[in-house]
Amino acid sequence: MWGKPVKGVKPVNLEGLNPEQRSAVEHTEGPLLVLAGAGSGKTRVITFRIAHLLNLGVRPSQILALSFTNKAATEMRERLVNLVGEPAKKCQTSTFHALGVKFIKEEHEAAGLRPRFTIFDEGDQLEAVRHSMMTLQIDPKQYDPRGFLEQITQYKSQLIHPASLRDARTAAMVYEAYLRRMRLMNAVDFEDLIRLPVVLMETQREVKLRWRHKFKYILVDEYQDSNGAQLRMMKALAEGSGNLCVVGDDDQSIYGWRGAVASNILRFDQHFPGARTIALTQNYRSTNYILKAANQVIENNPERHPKTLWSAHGDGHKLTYRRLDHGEQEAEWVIKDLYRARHSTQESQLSLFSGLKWRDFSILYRTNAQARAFEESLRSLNIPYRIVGGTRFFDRKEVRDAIAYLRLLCNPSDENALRRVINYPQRGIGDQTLERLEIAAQARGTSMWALCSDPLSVGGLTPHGERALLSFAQLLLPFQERIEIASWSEVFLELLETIKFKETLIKQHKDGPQSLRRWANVQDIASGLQASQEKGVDKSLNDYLNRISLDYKPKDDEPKDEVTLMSLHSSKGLEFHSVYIVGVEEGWMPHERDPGEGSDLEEERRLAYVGITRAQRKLTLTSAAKRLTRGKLIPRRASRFLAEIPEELLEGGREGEAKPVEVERATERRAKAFGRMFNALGKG
DNA sequence: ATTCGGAATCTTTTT
DNA sequence: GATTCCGAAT
Repeated sequence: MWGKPVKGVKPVNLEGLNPEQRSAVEHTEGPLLVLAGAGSGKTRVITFRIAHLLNLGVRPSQILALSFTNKAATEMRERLVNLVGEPAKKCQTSTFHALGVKFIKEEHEAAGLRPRFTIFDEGDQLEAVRHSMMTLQIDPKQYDPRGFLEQITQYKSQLIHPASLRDARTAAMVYEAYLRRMRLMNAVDFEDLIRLPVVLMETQREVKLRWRHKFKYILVDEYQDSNGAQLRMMKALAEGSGNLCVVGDDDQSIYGWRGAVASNILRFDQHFPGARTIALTQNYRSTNYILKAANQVIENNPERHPKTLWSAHGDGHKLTYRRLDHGEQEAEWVIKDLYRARHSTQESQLSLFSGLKWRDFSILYRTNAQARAFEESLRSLNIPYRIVGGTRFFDRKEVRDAIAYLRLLCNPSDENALRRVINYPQRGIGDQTLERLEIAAQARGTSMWALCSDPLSVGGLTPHGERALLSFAQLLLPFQERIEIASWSEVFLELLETIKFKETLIKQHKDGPQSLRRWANVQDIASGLQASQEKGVDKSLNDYLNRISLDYKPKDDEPKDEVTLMSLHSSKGLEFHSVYIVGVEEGWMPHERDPGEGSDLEEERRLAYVGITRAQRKLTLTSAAKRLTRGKLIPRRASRFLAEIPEELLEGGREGEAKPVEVERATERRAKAFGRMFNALGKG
């Protein structure tokens, strides 16, 4: 039944796995659900399972491992290569969205798209919604475009078509107009990356036949984060073999707001009949005080698959809760505590905290804006740190502007890009000219870009406008021809030079250092382009643009010794020796969008659970009694989740008046140990 | 058409 | 507190 191991694959030893992990690895045929509690060796199971399959002779190209974030996909691939060697690189390890891009690229004809399509991010989507509302004469002040976009996103991620919307007539109209506009611009959004593959596989026979047998074994990580469309994508892809293995934890489902549906994991055996379920509850990450706190908190959620994490690591340190008077003091206290913990460990090898590096510490918060205060405190103590997430590199204005030029060169139908650059730097093309241009383009069924080279036919333009449009077209046309055949970065820099991009940047920001910083960002794009082309990562400029819309890291930096700051959401899947969860206050945990307006309490609790379970040895929670919000001093109450942690797990109790005791303890221990050593030496 | 200054709004979390 | 938006002046 099985062939020989794939050539070059190292044999794997399954002895080190616990019985549950092992049976998950050895279950190869038919649907399998692995309910993997936090820290239970989830990634280990996935990588060992793939390694096992390769050892059974399954060809790497027939294995598909899907995850939701690039970070997770990369880590999976690295660990796999570590485990079995080079052949593992031929396995498809990818995010859902990256697979979607690949699919749509290969099936662009069936999807009704031209090959060089553009991926729209949220900002572009919002533009498209605004424009759709405009054509429908819906006042954006009366109806918030963001509201429509939110709805459209939900519909798309559950594969609901506008035609089937009976109530919500206005939303359906905007949705329809939005779809038309996206098509016109040869653009897709994030949801389309999942939706289109599903629609194509479900409606077009040839497409289905092409993809159904491509992958014999499919594995999905963080399954609890999947939405309706993703479920149907998995169904369609696994239809041929039926070998779908999903790994997830319903207690860590924190993306409901993005359309993730808990029923995917709770009703897996209904979606995939005959499925086997294996639960992993032994935690290899944390000590038991931390796990008890996590268990107690999550216990308050009524709808869950009941399970209790346990660990063989002993009780460990109690949790510390500290309530500070003011938000600024919170930041200061946390950083000082962190500093002490790090340095007390340097001096003594006897402490529980021996040999800690900066990278062993992490500060987690609910909203990215909270990072700032901690950043300042870290800077003042010269502690190296790294902020994950937040404002993304490719969201910066100057970067978007520069990228928009590239987008327009690749996809002339990308009207968002056109509008962004046509008058930046200023060329005297204002709203009037633009409006005429649009009307003419609509009437003739052509793109605004195409008409720029023939402004006479637009009609109703001022001579000045006509000249401006023509010179804009003449400016870009030569670059459009050259960019695919020459060096991307060279052509790009030359283009920026021609349009005096840098000068414009400097003129806008009188303050020198900031405009230089911005220009450096733009130069980073150039080096990114060059690196991509040299290494052959992307076959075309459009591939590069599509890739960076999904994976926004400007460059992959080697791991440094830095404290990590990030949102609770981005912390999922990670672990740190010592974790600080800050701002543990009502309004943030649980988060309230508008005061008084409730939030999804259970999801918020799961988020707290995710945060708690990141800690391996030490967990510290902090809150402030008042803090400066939007320039006003606001009183704050401690989070209700804090009350769900039993008092005996908290060092010094719930009042939070505890001193940072571990420092004193370490000192005491050290003194005693030295005393013993001294005595022993004296006697000997 | 562009520029400048005051006002409004923002902040959830991410591919 | 900071960014973006909007309207009036040039």
